[in-house]
Amino acid sequence: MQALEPELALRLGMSRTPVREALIRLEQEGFVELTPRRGMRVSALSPRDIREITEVLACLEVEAAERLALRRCTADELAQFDAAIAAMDAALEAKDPERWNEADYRFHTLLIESCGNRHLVETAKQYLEKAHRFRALTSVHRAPPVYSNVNHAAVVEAIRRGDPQSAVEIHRAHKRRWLRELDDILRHLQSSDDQAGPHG
Amino acid sequence: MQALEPELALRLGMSRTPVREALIRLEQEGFVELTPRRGMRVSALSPRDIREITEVLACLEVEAAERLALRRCTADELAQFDAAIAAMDAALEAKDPERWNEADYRFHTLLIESCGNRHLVETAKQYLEKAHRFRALTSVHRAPPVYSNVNHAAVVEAIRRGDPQSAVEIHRAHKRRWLRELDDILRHLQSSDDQAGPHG
DNA sequence: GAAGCTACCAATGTATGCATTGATAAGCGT
DNA sequence: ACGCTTATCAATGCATACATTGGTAGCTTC
Repeated sequence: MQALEPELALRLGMSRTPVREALIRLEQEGFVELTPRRGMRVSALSPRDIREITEVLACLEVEAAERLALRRCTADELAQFDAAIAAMDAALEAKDPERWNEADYRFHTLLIESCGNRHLVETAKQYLEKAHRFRALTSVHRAPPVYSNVNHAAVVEAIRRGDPQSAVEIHRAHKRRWLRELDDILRHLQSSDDQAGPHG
Repeated sequence: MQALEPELALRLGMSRTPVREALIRLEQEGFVELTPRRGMRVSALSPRDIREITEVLACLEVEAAERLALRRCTADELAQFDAAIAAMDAALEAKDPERWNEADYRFHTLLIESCGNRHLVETAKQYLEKAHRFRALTSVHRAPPVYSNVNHAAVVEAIRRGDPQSAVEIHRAHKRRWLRELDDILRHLQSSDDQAGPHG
């Protein structure tokens, strides 16, 4: 999927200038790649990219969880976490991966956004956004994510009782397991559509 | 320090368009703030920003250190680390904070860049860049950073013998200590120039 | 004298035009 | 026929021009 500046401007019914500015922003955020005379394309996420993004996000989320547990969050926040987890449970029961993904996304957004470090929030949200782009891809190849649900619940439990140590440990272990699973999935995808190239 | 688009374009001897594009990039990277009709200013780093940036950077660097220790880096890389630390030691001996900062920056850049996760590299380098903007500020108020040197050396040692556990522990402990010290410095700065506002 | 309204103006956002550049392809030489 | 050279042309980067918007200052009124 390739596109050129003038072409895109035409399609959007605006001049090149605002298109160009938008593309600069998108490039900075890592969503498109601009190659001077070869046009632009939405960044293809190679298996390596997926791995790397997941890793960074994991690291930031663990930090967020720790900070959350340290600062004893409000009852309202905790209720929101509980709600997200309940939604995940329901979706799992109903075997509805669509809804599960949505609830999972909400959970992670909550975790990130309530950590209190605005810079961490901004960065982590960008990574979450990117991670979300291949969630759908992986969810198909994935066993029902029962572990995710119980782990998320356990993390919230640790946060609730203000136990950063446990929050970090649980979330980190969970992410490690997920990374291993991800590697399996990626290997699988890679061998099944070898010359198909990276996934955008 | 305020500036307007046309003014800046005039000063740089170019038209508004490229200036504008550059500003968009800088805004995305968080180096300037654009407020529609009030002009632009280089982002003021409040004490809170400094704290937050340091925290995120710490978290990313710990991850980098772990990955480095896991992957057994080359002799050449290790030599570069050693060189940077030697430079830090020399600068400390010579009581030359300028050179110490430079060597410290080199060390952290090395640590980040050789971690093997390109996304982590990009993100961490942006934070390091920002952190560097207030290094000079803090170094004046800071005791001679002997701990930094021995800690950095210890981290490299752990990396050399492929011991991720220790690398993480050491770096994390060091960062924790540094964050405490930073808080003291920030409190001090805040009380000493109260109405001066944030530091850009 | 102060508060609200209006008119003006400058900065922004967008559009268009021009120069440069490099990619493609046609022509030439071997 | 294959490779190299060169010419063309379109995309990019920059400059300029225009429309819109919001801020400010001056005026009016209470």
